[in-house]
Amino acid sequence: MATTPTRTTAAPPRTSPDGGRDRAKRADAVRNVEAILAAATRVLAADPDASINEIAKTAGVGRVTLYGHFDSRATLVREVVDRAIAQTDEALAEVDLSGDPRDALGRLLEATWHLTHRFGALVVAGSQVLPPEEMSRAHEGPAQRVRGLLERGRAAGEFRDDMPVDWQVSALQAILHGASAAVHRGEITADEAPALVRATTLGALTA
Amino acid sequence: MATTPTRTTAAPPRTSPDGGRDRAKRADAVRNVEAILAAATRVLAADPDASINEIAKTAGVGRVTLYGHFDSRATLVREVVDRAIAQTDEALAEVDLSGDPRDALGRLLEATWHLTHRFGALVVAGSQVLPPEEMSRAHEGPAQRVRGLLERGRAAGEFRDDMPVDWQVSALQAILHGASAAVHRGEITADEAPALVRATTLGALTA
DNA sequence: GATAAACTGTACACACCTGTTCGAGTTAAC
DNA sequence: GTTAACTCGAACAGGTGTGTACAGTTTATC
Repeated sequence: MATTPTRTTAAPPRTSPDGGRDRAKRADAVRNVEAILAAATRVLAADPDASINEIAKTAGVGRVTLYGHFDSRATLVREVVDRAIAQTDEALAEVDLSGDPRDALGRLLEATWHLTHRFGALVVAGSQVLPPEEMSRAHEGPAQRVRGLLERGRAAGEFRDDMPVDWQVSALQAILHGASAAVHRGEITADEAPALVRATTLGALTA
Repeated sequence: MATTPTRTTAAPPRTSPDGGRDRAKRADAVRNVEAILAAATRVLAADPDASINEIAKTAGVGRVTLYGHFDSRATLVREVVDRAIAQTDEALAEVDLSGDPRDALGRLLEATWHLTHRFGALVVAGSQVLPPEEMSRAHEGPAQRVRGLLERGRAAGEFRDDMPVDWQVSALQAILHGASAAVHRGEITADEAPALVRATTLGALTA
């Protein structure tokens, strides 16, 4: 075997900014944690009342193993929600909000749609376990982005301004969730959803 | 004693087209059944996972008494949902759908809003207990009414017809539920909701 | 290949919800 | 005022979910 040259760069991640473990986590442990989080995200997005047992089984892991990585159900849910928030922020940060407000909103809706559809009922699971203000904080980031764009569009005379901005944000989110539900019901396909969401939302925001 | 003249007309309601009880229900029993149904409607509309205990307590009745009137949780939920459906059908049947489609839709939305806001998450409680087709049947009636009106408006060139009617119905319902949620969140008041719903929905349906 | 970390299934304690039974107390109806 | 219907609380059985403890086995790591 080639004596593994320069393995220093590939050193196992310390990954402990606070805990200060002197031993790196084992590879399979990391893999399992990842599988659990992924499974929890998928399962909870479909059924916010799913049990730990279902999540563990979906992740291909024993229930006890799951508890080895997460103190409680609440801890797991919090972790999943935090990840979803981070993923959401990251995806939305990449959206170009400049230029024509209507076009910008179309791009923002396209990105938001995918997130809404993927995370589905996860927000429900979160609000059942986490304190309310923690959940509102989760929605605040994306909402702020939308609100900013709407305000710019209203000032430019592109969007109607005869109703509260906050309501317009709520209506927009409602349409997104409605579309996700419609897809799950088989009423429309996931492919055509973005266009329908965009057309409907733009109509609702235009005088 | 005055030999109880002509009591035939004021006879206690037989109320048994099928069961065939030979004895009329006692007054307090009727009162309690009513209180339970009302409490269940209110509680389940707010929290579809509410326990029988909560419902009984809200109704001011012992848990055992509740089970004396309803075989199981499922029976109670079914009864509540059936009542809501009947109430909905009745209220919507009174709406005048003739004349200008936009005006007619405004009237229909006004009526639907109150029902949506009152019954809230009751549909969730129903779909957890009742077979899916029974739930879809519940939504089908009102949806049919909306769809008919939309189709008439599309034919008249008043509503945009570049998207499926079913999607428009879904979007309309989504906006209604979104408004209800916004009221519960304190974002808007119940008073201003109808106007916002009407303006937003009409905008969404207009090219 | 030795070691320690991690995984597994089983089993237990605890809590909550559902549905039922029982006996005793209330109350509407005749 | 008698009777039967109704209500009540307590208590039980069965089910499910959560979280913990234990002992044996696998497996990554050195």
